[in-house]
Amino acid sequence: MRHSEYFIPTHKEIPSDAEIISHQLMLRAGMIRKLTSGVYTYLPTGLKAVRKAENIIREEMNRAGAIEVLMPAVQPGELWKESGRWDYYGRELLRFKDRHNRDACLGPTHEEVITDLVRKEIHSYKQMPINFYQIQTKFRDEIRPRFGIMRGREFIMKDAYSFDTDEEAADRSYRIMYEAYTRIFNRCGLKFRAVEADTGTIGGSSSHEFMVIAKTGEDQIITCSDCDYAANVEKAEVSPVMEPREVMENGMSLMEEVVTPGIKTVSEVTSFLKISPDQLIKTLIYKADDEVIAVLIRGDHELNEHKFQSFVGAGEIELAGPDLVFEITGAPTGFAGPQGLKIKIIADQSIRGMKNFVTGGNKKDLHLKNMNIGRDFTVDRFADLRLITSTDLCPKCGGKISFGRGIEVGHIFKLGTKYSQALNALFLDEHGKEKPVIMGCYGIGVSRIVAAAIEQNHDKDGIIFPIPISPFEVTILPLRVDEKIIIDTTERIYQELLDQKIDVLLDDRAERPGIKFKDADLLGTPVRLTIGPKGLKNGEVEIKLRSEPKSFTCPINDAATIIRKKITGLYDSLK
RNA sequence: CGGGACGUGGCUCAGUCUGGUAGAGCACCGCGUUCGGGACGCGGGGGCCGGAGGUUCAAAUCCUCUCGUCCCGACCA
Repeated sequence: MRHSEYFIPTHKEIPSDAEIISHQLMLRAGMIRKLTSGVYTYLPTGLKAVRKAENIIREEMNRAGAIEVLMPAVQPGELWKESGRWDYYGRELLRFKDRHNRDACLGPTHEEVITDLVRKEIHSYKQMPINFYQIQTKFRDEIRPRFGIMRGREFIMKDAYSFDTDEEAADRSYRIMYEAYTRIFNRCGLKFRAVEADTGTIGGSSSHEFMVIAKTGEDQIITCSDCDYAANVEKAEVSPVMEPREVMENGMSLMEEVVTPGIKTVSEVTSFLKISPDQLIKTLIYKADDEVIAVLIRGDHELNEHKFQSFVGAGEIELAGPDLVFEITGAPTGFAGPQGLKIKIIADQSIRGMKNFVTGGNKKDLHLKNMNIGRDFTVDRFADLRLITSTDLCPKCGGKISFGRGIEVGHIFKLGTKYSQALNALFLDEHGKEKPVIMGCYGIGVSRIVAAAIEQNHDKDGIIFPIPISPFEVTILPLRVDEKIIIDTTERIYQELLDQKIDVLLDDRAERPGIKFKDADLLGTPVRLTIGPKGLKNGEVEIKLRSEPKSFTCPINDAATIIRKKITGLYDSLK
C-alpha cells in the first residue's frame, strides 16, 4: 500500500477526551474516529487490525469445528419476551418499535436468535454436537461507555453457541472452545490468563473469562502463586475460616450500650471505641427484588454483591436508601445492627465464630458492645458472601494469592438448558425421548482485542503491534522521494516484498524524515525499512524492529530476504 | 440515573473571574529555502465562541434553560 494513495490521518496532539493509552493511540494513529458516545468509525488501519484479529478467530473457530453463520442485528421483541429477558435485560437493550408498532431491539447478544434457529432446525441427537458462530456488530446501550473502543456501545464481537445432547458432550464442547480461545489469544500476541468468572446476566452454571493482563484493566483478578487457580474477584471463593467455637459459650460478656454521637463509619467507630475492624460487624440492609434482607459482614471485609445476589437468587439487588434503613432499623444509616430486626438475616461465614463484637444499636448515635450470635440475635443463614482480600489464602490449595488487573477479551459459559427450556429447543434422543438441548456460549470482543493489544504493547512513541494484528507487517521509509536512486531502490524492494505476499506500507509521501519516523513509530508496524541517502552511498539500507531499540543495516539486495526472516521470526515467537 | 468537570477555526488550548465586538501553537493552501527523528521565512484561507432565551448601549464573558462530551459509581465482549 502506498501511503500517498491511502488514508492514515495522524495527530501529534493527544486528544483531550481520551483517557487510556489505547484510546489515545488509536485516535492519534488514525485508526478510529468517534461518531458519538461509544460509537466509532474504523478508519483503514483500524479496520485492518480488526480484520486480522477476525481472521485469526475465524481460522481457529473453524479448526475447532464451529460453523460460521451471520444473524440479524435487529431482533423481534417477541423472542426476548419468550426467553424472559425482555424485562430482565434492562436498559442496555436498545428497544424501538417498527412501523407496525411491533417491539424490536438491537441485538446485544444472540442466544435468543440462535436458539430459535436451533429449535426449528435441530430435532435429533444425530444433528449434534454442533457449534454455530458469527462475527458481528453488537449494540449494548451501556450506561457509561468509555475508553474508546474498549467499552463502546457498538462493538464487534465473535459469539459462538454450542448444542449438545448431554452434559458430558457439553463439557467436551466447552473444553474445545477453551482450547481454541487459548490458541486465538496466543496467536494475537496477547499475554492473558483464563480465570473463573461470575456468569452475570447471561446465566448458566460455570464460566471462564480470558483476561489480558494490563494495569488499566477494568477487572480485578486474583491468581494463586502455588497452583493454577485464577479468578475474577467477583467470583473468587473465600475459604471458610473456622474459628474455634467452643469458647463462645463461656466467653460471652455482658452486652453494653455505648453512645457514639455522629460516629457512623467503620473507621470512625473502631477508632472511637479503640477496637480493630475485625471486632466489628457491619449490618447492611439490602433490597433483593421485593424482599428486604440484612447482611452481616465483618468490619474489615467488603460484601461481594455478586455472591450475595446469586445466594439470594434475586434478579436485582440494591443497597437500601436512608428511608428504608430507617423504616427497618429505626435509625439513620450508620447505626444498623442485627438485634431485633424482623427481616431475614444472612451473614458471611467469617463471623460464625466471632464473640463479643460490636454492632450498630438500631438507634441514632448508639452502638452495642459484646454482642453475640445466638444470645442477642439469630442468623438465618451463613454463606461465603464477601470479597476476597490479600490476606486470604487460595481456596483451592491454600497457597498465597496475588491481585492483578485484566481486560476481559473473551468469556465462555456453560449455559445448560436455560434458553433451550425457555424457548422449547428440544430434540429426540436415541430412545425417542424428548429433551432440551444443552447449550454453551462463547464470546470474544474482537475490537477489544485490538485495544487490549495496544494497552499491553506500547511505548512513549506509540503502538508496538504484535505482528498478527498489525495493520501492516512492514513499513518502508524512503527518506527522500526526489532522488531517483532512493525511489528506484525503494520500488524494487517494495515490489519484492509484495511478491512475497508481505503486507507492506510504503511511505512515499513528500514529507520530511522526522515526520515519517514519528508516524511509523505511532502506528507501530513491527518491521521498518529505512532507505536514505547515507546508507545508499554504502549500498546499504536500515532495518529496525519496532519492539527493539536498535536498528541494523544490510546490503540492499539482502533486504527483502532479511525482512522475510524477521517477519517469520516474529510470528514464530507467538507459537 | 446519581456525583464532578468541560464545550472558543481540523487538533491542543488562552481569553470568561473584572462585558467593549476573538487569539496562539500545530494542521491546511501558495512561493522559496531546507531534508536521517514532528524544519524555517514570506504570503494566505478558515471560527453565527455547542444551541435557545434573557440582562445590557454592548455578551465568548453575566443569568436561565437545553444539547453534547469526558471523568468517578451500578453493566459487560
